[in-house]
Amino acid sequence: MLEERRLDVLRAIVEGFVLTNEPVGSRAVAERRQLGVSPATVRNDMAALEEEGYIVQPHTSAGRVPTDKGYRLFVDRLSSVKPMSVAERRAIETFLEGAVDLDDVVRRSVRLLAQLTRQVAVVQYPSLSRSEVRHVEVVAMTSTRLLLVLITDRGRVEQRIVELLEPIEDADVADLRRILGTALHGCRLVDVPAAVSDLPDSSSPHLRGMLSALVAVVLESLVERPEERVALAGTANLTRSNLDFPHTLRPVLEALEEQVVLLRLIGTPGDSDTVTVRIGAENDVEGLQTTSIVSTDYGFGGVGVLGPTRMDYPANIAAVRAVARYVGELLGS
Amino acid sequence: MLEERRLDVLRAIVEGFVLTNEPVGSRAVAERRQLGVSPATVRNDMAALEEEGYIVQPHTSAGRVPTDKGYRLFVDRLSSVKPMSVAERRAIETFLEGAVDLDDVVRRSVRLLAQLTRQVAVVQYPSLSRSEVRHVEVVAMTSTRLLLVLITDRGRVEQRIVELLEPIEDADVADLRRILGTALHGCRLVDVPAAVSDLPDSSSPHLRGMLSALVAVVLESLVERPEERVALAGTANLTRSNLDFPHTLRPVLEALEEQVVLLRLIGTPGDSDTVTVRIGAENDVEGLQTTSIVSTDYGFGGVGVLGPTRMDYPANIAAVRAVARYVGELLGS
DNA sequence: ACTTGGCACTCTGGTCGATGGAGTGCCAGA
DNA sequence: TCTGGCACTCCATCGACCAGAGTGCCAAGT
Repeated sequence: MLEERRLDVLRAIVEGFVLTNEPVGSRAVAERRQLGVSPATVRNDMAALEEEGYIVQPHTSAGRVPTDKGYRLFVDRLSSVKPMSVAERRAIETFLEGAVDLDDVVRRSVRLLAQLTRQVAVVQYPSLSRSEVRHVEVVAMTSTRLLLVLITDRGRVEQRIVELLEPIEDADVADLRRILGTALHGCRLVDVPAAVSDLPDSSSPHLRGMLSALVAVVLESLVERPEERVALAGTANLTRSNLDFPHTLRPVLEALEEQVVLLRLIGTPGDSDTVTVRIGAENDVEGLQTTSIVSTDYGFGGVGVLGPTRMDYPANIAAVRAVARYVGELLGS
Repeated sequence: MLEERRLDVLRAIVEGFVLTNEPVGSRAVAERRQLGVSPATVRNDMAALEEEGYIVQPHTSAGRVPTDKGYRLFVDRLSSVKPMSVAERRAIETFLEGAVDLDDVVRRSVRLLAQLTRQVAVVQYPSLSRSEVRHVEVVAMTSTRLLLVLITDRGRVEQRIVELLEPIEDADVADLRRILGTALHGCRLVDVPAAVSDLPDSSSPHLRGMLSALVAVVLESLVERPEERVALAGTANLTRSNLDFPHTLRPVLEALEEQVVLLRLIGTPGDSDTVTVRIGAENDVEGLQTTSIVSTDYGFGGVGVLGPTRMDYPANIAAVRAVARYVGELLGS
């Protein structure tokens, strides 16, 4: 009963602050929600909420602002995901429909998500660990430099340059291509290391050196360096309200340039259908402690949006989930 | 004689303003350069320079600030390119040395350039029009969806998804691969359209439909849509001095997200060794009229930096040129 | 014909103080 | 347990004011 109303007050504060970007006072709360109580009553609740650390006042005699802890409670217990409008769903569909290839799907998704949420959007390029090798290509660029290309059944293409110690003949290139091709064709990427590790030993002596160089690169490119990349869009949204990032914009932009950081942010969830929300300081990344991240997994990588902690969580959660679902379908088929 | 000194005054104003980000007054000019004249004399010159539109004063009784026209004159006639230090050259070399593939070269270059200039850096992914087809691959992803991959001798890989109207057999996929392969192998990209245009007609009837779909995609991907992409780095540098972009940061970030816009900015020069400088309003792109762009061509695409018109042109020109040269060498070999 | 010192003028940016308003905390009463 | 009332605090705004920087112009010097 009384507990219930307190939460209502918190909800009103969060919603109000997200809307107006100004500390919200007791009167506003009392009027906004039809609680049927007076501002004075609300004030008592507010004092309690502040005591427990859910809200703070920027200065004495200002309204209240949610803390990270307050947002957390709001997200966990007080909000219901805003269903997307039919128009929005259609927009997503038609926007993603036109993609010409796999990378294009990703690029369109980020832009879409950024537009939808008016935040910064991040989408991971599909991770390739679950897919199979469809084709291996070895191309001589110069006599001592080979290009190794792996094509997977998901349409992903990986490429690496291999430097050789001594010049190579065209015929040998063809041999290498054949050997690697038969060894890897149809092989799942996770199984590749086992498939190639003893290739050099079982081949003709004069290819051995080059083959082991290639094998080393294959191993490195698939295992040690997963080469996970992300696409980014909507950074301009960070400047929407100068009040959110008075002088903290700098570190945020810096963090966004670190692919590795972004991967850690949206990469972890693992489970589709579960949307992860990281609020403010929950986020241990340097420079992103005034931001929140809403992310999930679309089956082959992460998707998410990043914005000020003062964001519309229900809407963003819905958008991220919807986009993830469509992208997952599109890539899974 | 007197003309000469006036230019000296302009030079001092530009250099001073770039350095301090504050309007520079007559005293500062007189002291900075050893002109051996008094502030009063400088004031006369300044009045003339203002009359001619090279400088303005933000408010009556403030110092002077260069106009776009002033910067233009400075760049054209008053500055000499700052040679890069040995340490910097070494840094460039070692930084680019470690690249593992072609895309990596590009990604490293942008970051390097952004760091070197402390501006926003843009590097175009190598354009493929001059290279030859090394290999064509056709992979069936589902029974009605094919992935077409073109590998060029420069190590560039292009991929496209092709939707078919009816299901296709594995054997037919192999046929398609063979047909396209023989037709395109060794073909220069510019000549590809001619090589493929009449393939469908000269092949067995039941492949015709699919083949023409593939051909259409090949043509589209190579001709109509050059798929020129760019890499971007250093956006955080835009926030370095909040004074440069008080409330204009927004449109700049927005413009930077438009690949097409960026391409137009750094793509045009065409000539290596010629560094193009676009200053402020010379730049017709919406939102970038308070920025300057220094760009050149590295042989297979554009390189450039973007920053406030108040930038260190000599240093940036040197950096862009140096990076372009190294990247050009690296990719040309 | 230039250059220079002097001088009056203008504009900005910062500081100070007063004021109004919003919002709170607390208390006493319903 | 809720409510109205009241005193209090703090912020934001405004006007006034002042110091400083820089200019434009003029008259004198070279």
